[in-house]
Amino acid sequence: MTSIDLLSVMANLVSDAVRGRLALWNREDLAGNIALERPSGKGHGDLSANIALIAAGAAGIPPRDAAALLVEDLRASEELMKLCNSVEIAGPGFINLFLSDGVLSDTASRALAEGTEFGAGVVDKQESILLEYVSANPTGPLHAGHARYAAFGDSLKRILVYAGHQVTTEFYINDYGTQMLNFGRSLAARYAQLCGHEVQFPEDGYQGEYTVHIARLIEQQIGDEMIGHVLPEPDAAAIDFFKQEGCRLVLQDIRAILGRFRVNFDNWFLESSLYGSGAVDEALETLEAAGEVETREGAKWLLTSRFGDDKDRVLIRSSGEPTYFTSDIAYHLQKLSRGFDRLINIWGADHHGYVPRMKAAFEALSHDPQRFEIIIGQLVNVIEMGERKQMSKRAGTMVTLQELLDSIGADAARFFLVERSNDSTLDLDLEKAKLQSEENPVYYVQYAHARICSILRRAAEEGLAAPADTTSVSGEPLAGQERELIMKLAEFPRVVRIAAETRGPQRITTYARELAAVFHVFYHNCPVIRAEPETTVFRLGLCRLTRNVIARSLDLVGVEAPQSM
RNA sequence: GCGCCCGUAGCUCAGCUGGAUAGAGCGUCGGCCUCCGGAGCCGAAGGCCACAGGUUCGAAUCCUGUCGGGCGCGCCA
Repeated sequence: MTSIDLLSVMANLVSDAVRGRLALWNREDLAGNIALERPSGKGHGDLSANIALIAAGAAGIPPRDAAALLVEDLRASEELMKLCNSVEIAGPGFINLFLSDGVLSDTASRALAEGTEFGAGVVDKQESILLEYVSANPTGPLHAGHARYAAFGDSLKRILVYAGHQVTTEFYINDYGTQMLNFGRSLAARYAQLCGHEVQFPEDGYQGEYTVHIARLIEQQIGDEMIGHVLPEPDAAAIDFFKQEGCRLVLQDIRAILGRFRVNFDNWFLESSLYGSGAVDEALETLEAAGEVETREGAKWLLTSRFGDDKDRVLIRSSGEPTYFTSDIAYHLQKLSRGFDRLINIWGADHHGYVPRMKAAFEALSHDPQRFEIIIGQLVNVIEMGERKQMSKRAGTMVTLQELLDSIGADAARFFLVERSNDSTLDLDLEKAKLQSEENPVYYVQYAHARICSILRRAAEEGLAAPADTTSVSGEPLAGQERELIMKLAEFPRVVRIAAETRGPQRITTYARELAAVFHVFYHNCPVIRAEPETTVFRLGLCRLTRNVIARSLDLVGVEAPQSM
């Protein structure tokens, strides 16, 4: 069942009414594509159509003349005119619709009847999607950069699911390769230090204080049992041991902290498992069979430049070791084999140069690169003492997700991070964030929700029941603030659809703020409990509906909707 | 040098599959609690939407170029 969507209903009626005229002008194609918008200024009605402006060229007449003809068609449509008080031409040729009170209260009534599912299932075509995000080296705690992608990815998942897609989320754990060996060496060095030995710290090692903490946990388990393997230089067994233990402890921590951030993954996928299962070798064979691999200078190259990449890329080093690229191809082949319609990856901007080669690999294997979508999230910088620093685990300069949660909490952190478009870089000053958290817009929205809950509680105490599935009409004309509120509520299905289509969770936060604002205005102008009995019932219905939509909006970005605060 | 992203109010940012007078929060100034939650509401000030061309009825939005900032350009991941 699809959700009641006033904007689509009206667009369809307009479309039917003008189709014949558009056909005369040889622009029947426009009929399927009528865009009704909320006009900006006052006095322009409730909905506005720009169809005359677009079609005027084809009609060979001035836009306002085209509008006049189209308005005749609209006025001839009984079905449409039942819902409109009037249809007018304004400005350069806009056609403005003034909706009747009846269609507005009816829309509210139907939306309310849908309960908490209003706006759900709005996509045209349902897809099964694998959404991979955060995906980090398990070499340290998650920082604010990961927090951004976590908040974005989890919100996107919620939105896509609500919009009607089937979504599986996955965290890819890069537990293989040189960075992990580096991590193992760093821990071995910390361990030796904890055991009272002076050792040289690896040159590119992980400097952060957290490595001491992890080494201490390991030391508490095993005492100085490993010290023989660590001095004077850690041997292979020691590096492997510390790598494994470190990975285990870090992942434990990552899972816990993501849980606190309300981010839960369906799957955790170990890169190392691709080696164990032979998937990496298979991927290489598949690429070779496709005839896209060449051996040069002792290494095997994938000829990605044939598919738009800047240059060819190494699959197998001259040492015989596969590169990260090869295992990543294996991973994505594995994803495809699980039968998803679409793969979506969220990557940090520092990996964007990697996009063309992965797309090229898809094409080399004759897979449609359209099915493989990569969303780039711009970076997060830490501001300390007015100085910008980049998040770096190796240098140890970072604000961790844990610090973020401890200082401002999950609600403010998620709202703060998701509000910004993923295309913009984000500066994070923790001290400022603490201050800002008190004025965080999330509270503005939550406050509206709590306020409505309070009204509904009060109404119940006074024996006034909010209607559960209908909004009865008082017979009085709707107040301006009621119309504004209903129109804003009616936008919700479209907002969900656009947020899903454009992969833009910030559409939801923006909408939630707008809705809260419209509600606050309604509240200050339209008494609910102290109104005439019939009006009270109607407004209680609007309150319930608004509460449902605010709660759902907040849920779509993983923020709680408190009953009181 | 080449590629990707960004440049909108004093600050932080929405809006960018083209629409009418460009929005919000914070900050500044001035109002509103005998009345359903003042974490709220109302009002004021504040903008050549980086710049220059182009596309068209119409451009913050699309195209080209310039300037400024971020990121990337490994047989690292």
